[in-house]
Parts: sequence; structure tokens; C-alpha cells
Amino acid sequence: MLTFSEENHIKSIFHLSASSQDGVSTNSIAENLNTKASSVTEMLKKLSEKSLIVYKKYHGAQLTELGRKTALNIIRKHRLWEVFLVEKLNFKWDEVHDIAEQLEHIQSQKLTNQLDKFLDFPTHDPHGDPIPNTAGFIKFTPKLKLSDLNIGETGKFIGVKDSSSTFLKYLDKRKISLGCNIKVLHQEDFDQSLHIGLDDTNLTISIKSASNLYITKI
Amino acid sequence: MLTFSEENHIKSIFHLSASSQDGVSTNSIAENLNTKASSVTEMLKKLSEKSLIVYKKYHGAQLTELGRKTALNIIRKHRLWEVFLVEKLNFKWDEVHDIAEQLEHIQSQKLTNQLDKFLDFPTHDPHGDPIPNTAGFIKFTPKLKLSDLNIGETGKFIGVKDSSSTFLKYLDKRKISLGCNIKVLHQEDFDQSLHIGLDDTNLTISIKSASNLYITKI
DNA sequence: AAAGATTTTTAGGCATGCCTAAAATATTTT
DNA sequence: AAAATATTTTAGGCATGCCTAAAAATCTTT
Repeated sequence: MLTFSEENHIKSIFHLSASSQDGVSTNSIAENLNTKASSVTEMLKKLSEKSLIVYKKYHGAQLTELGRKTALNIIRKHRLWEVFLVEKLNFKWDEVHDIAEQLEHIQSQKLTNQLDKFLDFPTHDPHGDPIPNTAGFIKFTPKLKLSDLNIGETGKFIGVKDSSSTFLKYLDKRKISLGCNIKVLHQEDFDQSLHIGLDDTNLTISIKSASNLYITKI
Repeated sequence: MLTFSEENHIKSIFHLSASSQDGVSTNSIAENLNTKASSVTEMLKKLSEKSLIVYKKYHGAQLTELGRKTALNIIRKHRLWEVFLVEKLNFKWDEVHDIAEQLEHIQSQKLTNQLDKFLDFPTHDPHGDPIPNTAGFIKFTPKLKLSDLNIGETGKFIGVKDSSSTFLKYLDKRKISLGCNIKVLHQEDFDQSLHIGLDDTNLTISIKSASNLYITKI
């Protein structure tokens, strides 16, 4: 039985583990959770005692197998609730994050599994992120960015890196939605911005936006 | 923005207000929340400062209009989630209480209202209790117990007083379900137990059970 | 490899929400 | 109405989870 704070730390360590090979630093967790390094240190000791992480003073934290399972269970709940909010309650994909942050802490294995069934076992959340199964298995798809494509290549838009509300609204306005095909037509020398083809329209997006879009080559 | 504990105290005071004319006693709240009187006293001071209750030392607490609205909003969420769990996720009516206790604290007005719409604006939860609307209006039906009926009268089963899991399972086993018609056939002199008619079957229930069943006369 | 800079930990405080035990107040009994 | 009983409040502690400031360890620079 973990507290909200413990769960949030575990989740944070999981997400930060993706980009760092060895231990996740105290500071990065603190930044991620909008808290202070000293608070994180205390929590790391506690999580270590509960065998959720391996923690060596001054050398960051790594999830144990138990910790990983715990993180994936929280992420599973978060993403299932996001699907529920968008598919059933008509929320927009930029509105669901804060509510899912609350719902992910609800404790009931049965609830999670019944929700999964009710949603017809979705594989991805509204932002394109994969949903772990009960056993904690998650399907990783190598993440290619739109900015990685060469001129002339086409990709299918499968997810976003930064899912901030402002970015998601930006995509909505330009009718760039999950699953659509995007062809890279031309790159501007001056600012690296990309001219892209989308259905029957063409538009220009900055290189920053392009590197926020995950795609699979077609 | 209230804490879980504050919300639970408000809810408790609301429920206990039903049976007591004047202030709700510190002890009764403590008992209801499985905590101690001294803890409740502290909380009453806090809630009083937030204008959610009127609190006079040694004379219990009463909800202000704001407190009442707050309580009804929590109860609204609780009951809507119960409907969701039973109607959409196939939970039994005796399994939903603990989960709804968690879900009732989720903060999002939009979520509550979208859920309400998704469930097609239910008026009662799975135990027959009325669901307050957004404005905090709740429809009180005078609560008649099965044990209040005279021999020969028939009532429609509309709710339970004690919704403990054991009692709900007891009802399930006897096929006594919300909405069914119950006729009082005979009362045993010895222990006041009632012989009742239910669809095409007859059965006997104790006076204690009978006073746990809310009905409307037909 | 020593100095300087950065990161992390420790030490000590604070608010919340719980507790027990003692004191104060209210209620009931005689 | 005084005594006995019950209820409620106060006082003082404790765990959690946060904070700031100072000390310790690590990393970077020269």
C-alpha cells in the first residue's frame, strides 16, 4: 500500500529511466515532481527500504523489478483512464492529463481490469503511448520523430513527445491527428522548418514541432 | 480545495445530520469515521474557520449552506460512480462502496457532469439512494420501512438502510432486488419475523432485516 | 591533482492529521 | 443541587512529506 507521493516518485523514476542509462539523479526527480532535492533524498531512502528501488547515496536510483511492475501498473491505470475520458466522456486529448493523474491512484485491481474490458482492451492512450497489460508487459515501438525523416518520405503520426495542452491544441488547429499520414516535402534552409503534406493540404511546421511528433515510416 | 480528511468529515456530518435535529456530536463523527474525538475537535475548528460548519464548543457541529453544498457534491460523485461501476463495469451492488469512497474525491466539475451525462442522468444509485443534481438539489422521498407495513399491504422495494456487503449479499441470495414488489403476508408473534410474498415465491425474513428495507406503498 | 563548481545529503523546521492522557464542561442520577 | 457519569476539549507526542540552509561528496576545470 503506497502513498500518493510514493507512487508519484516511482512513476517519475520510471519515466526518467527511459533517457538515462544508469541511475536517475535526485535533482532530475525533484525537477520532474516540482519538489526539492532534499525531499527526494528522503523518499529515495523510503522506497529503497520497501525494495522498490536500488539506491546508492550520491549515485541516483534505479527501479527494482518490483518497482518497475509498480510503475507500470500506475501507468496502465493512467492511460486506461485517459482512453475512458476521451472515448466515453468526450474529453479532448489535451484535457485529460490532470484528471488521469488523480485517477491513476485509485486502488482496485478489479476496477482496472473491468475498465480495460469495458474499453475493449485498448493498446494505446489518446496520445499514442502504449498501455501496459496486467502482467506489466509494455510494447515498445522504436520512436522515430518526424524530424528524422528524409525529404520525400512519409510517416504515420503515432504519438507525441511533449503532450502539453498548448502543443495538443496546436495540432488540433492544424488538423494533425493521431493516425494520419504526413509526407515531408521540403526543408527550409533558413530555419529548418518543414513543409509537409497532410491529406490534401500542405503546411509548414517548425523543426521544434516536428521533433515532438512520433511517427512510423510507411 | 479541501483535503480528503476534510471532505470525509463534511460528508460524515451531513449523513449524521439526517437523524439529529441540532448539532452533530463530536463523538458520533469520531465513531462514524473510525477516529478519535480529539481528532474530530481539531477538524471541527478547521472546518469552522473555512465557513463550512457552525461549531460551538461542547455543542457539536452543523453544516452551513456552503458545507451542505460541499457535502452534496461529494455524495453526488460517490453515487454517480456507483452507478458507473454497476451499470458499465458489471460490479455487484455490494462491491462498489469502497471504490466509490476513493472516486468521490476526484476533483473535476467537468468530469462529474460528463459522467452524469454518460450514465444518462440517473436519479438513484444502486442502493436506491437519490443522486443530487449539479445545483445540490436532492429529492427526498419519505422513507418507509418494510417493517412499517401492515399485514396484507404491498410495497415496492426502493432502497436499503444499511448497505453493508453482508446484508446486500443476503438480499441477492433471496432474490430480493431493487424495484421488486413485496407483500407482507403474516407476522410471527414469537419473534416478529415477517412472511412475505415476492413474485411467485414466499419467504420469511427477520424483523431486523425488514427494518433495513425501504419501500413505497403501492 | 588541486581549486572551483555542482550535486546530493544532512540537520533542523513546519503543517497536517492522527494519537493518548488529563482537564474542562455538560448531563444524569440521587 | 450536589455527586457521579459521560462527553468534549486541551496539551503534548508522533509520522509523513514538505521546506531552507549548511555540510559532504562528486564532477569539472585548469
